[in-house]
Amino acid sequence: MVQAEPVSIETCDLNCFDEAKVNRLRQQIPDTGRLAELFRVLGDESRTRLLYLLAKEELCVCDLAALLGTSISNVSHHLRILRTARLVKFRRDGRQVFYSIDDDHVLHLIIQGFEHVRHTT
Amino acid sequence: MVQAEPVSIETCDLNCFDEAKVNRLRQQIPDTGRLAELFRVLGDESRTRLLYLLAKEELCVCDLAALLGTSISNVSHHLRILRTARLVKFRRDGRQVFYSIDDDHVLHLIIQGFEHVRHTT
DNA sequence: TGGACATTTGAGTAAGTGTTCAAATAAAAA
DNA sequence: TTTTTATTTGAACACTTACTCAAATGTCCA
Repeated sequence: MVQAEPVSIETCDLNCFDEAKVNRLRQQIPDTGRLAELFRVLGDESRTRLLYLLAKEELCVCDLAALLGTSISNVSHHLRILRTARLVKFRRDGRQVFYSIDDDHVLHLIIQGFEHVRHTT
Repeated sequence: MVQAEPVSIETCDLNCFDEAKVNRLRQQIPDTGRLAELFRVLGDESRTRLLYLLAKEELCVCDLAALLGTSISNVSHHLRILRTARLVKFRRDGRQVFYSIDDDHVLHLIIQGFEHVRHTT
């Protein structure tokens, strides 16, 4: 007569999972929502290139578009995503808008990411 | 009469980009394809949770499904993606398949990612 | 062997994402 | 002011992706 637990694990009732182990580990799962979102923002080649360039020096939207070989509009959309994620900051100078890396933490993430893909064939 | 350069930058011809700067920087852009792909794999909450758990200890598919509160099939699909990206390895023991982290590099990436989201409000 | 269990795989679908185009701001020049 | 330049924004589209269900493997036990 075991049924309708408050916690929703109905999906796996008939299977082999180790209940004690699962209960112990479940409490240790942190909130990975913001972590996954950070990686999701980084998980686009246009944006990794933008961040790589902005890590080198401050650049305006137009230069970035030329460097990526795509339209200004497209770059602007990507920059908005990076801005929302607090990965880049910007300043206005006349008609131009200059972007740069907001946080060195991200830079280390990217460098470490590069190291990883370099070490794995 | 400057037109039709071999390099394709037609998109920004009428705009303000600094040609010298752009030409200098363009050569420095590395291949970010595999880097972006790595981040794309990490950019899903189910997969970050799986990696977090597998970093703690080896676990079978069924335990992982119970821990994430989703179906075995769903977890198996995600594990395949992690396997393809060489982020997890597995071994068969009878009917069960046990997964674990393949590379400590990834673990450091995740830890550093956590630090970043913790430092940014 | 046949049946039960653990996992994988493939198809289908709904939701999300990157790019493009056109229109809208913002700021300087005429 | 009107015009030109630099960037942003919104809508539309094609494409990708995560999840679900059903069927297929692979393995153990009777």
